[in-house]
Amino acid sequence: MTNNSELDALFQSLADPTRRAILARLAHGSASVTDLFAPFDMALPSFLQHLRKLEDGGLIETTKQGRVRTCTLRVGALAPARGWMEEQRLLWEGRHDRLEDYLATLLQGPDTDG
Amino acid sequence: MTNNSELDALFQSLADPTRRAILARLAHGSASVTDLFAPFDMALPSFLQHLRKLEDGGLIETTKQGRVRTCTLRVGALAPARGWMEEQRLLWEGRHDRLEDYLATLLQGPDTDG
DNA sequence: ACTTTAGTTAGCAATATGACTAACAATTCG
DNA sequence: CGAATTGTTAGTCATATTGCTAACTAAAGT
Repeated sequence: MTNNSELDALFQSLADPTRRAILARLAHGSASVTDLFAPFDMALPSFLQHLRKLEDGGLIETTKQGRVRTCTLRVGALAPARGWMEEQRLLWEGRHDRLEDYLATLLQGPDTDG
Repeated sequence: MTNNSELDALFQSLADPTRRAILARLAHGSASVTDLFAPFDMALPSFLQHLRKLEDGGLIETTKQGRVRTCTLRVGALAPARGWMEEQRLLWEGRHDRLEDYLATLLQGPDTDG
């Protein structure tokens, strides 16, 4: 079976606007927790949970120096998710002709009114 | 912030192995609920919840004819997720200039490509 | 009509998620 | 030292997720 729990964690990490925003911001460069946190309207511990989730999912790395923890993107982390999506895209688009064929058969059914 | 709840739902839909497997299977062609359900080791109502989630998230379409409900992929549904990931990849790799170019090709849709 | 097939609905339970406050380090600055 | 800064941990709460069973509807088959 394709029981790829890495993809579970990856997509789960991306399924939250706070975490996507963190990633987008980190794309412009590493940043401390406080800097990252600044634009968000939530309590710091809540924010830290998101950071931890990103770290657990391998999307970011963090290192602490003194009191400051610096967060950095792991550049290759999205690759498996992108790979899955690309795989699907190729399959989906490969069957596009059949889809149109199927939709044509649907029109012949009795459910023509909504 | 970019509070894009469409991406929330999309990534959430993909964050489950059952749902990814359904999508992968549907990529090979439309199928009835019973056919789709066959390889899974769970109760049918549990499975139906996944199907409903995929439908609510716009990833599949279903139509019922007689007692049989047929499920079909919505081919363009993954595009926003793919777009976000590609956007991030370009940012992460520091190629901000190519972003606009890529986004332009997205707008043309996959079926305009030869 | 009765049965089988195909799917649906309702309701329950365990766990995960995402938020909060309060209290606690640990480091740095005056 | 004492105080501010930076982050962490613990504990709580509401809701969402994901699974189940049992009972049900609707269409076909015999």
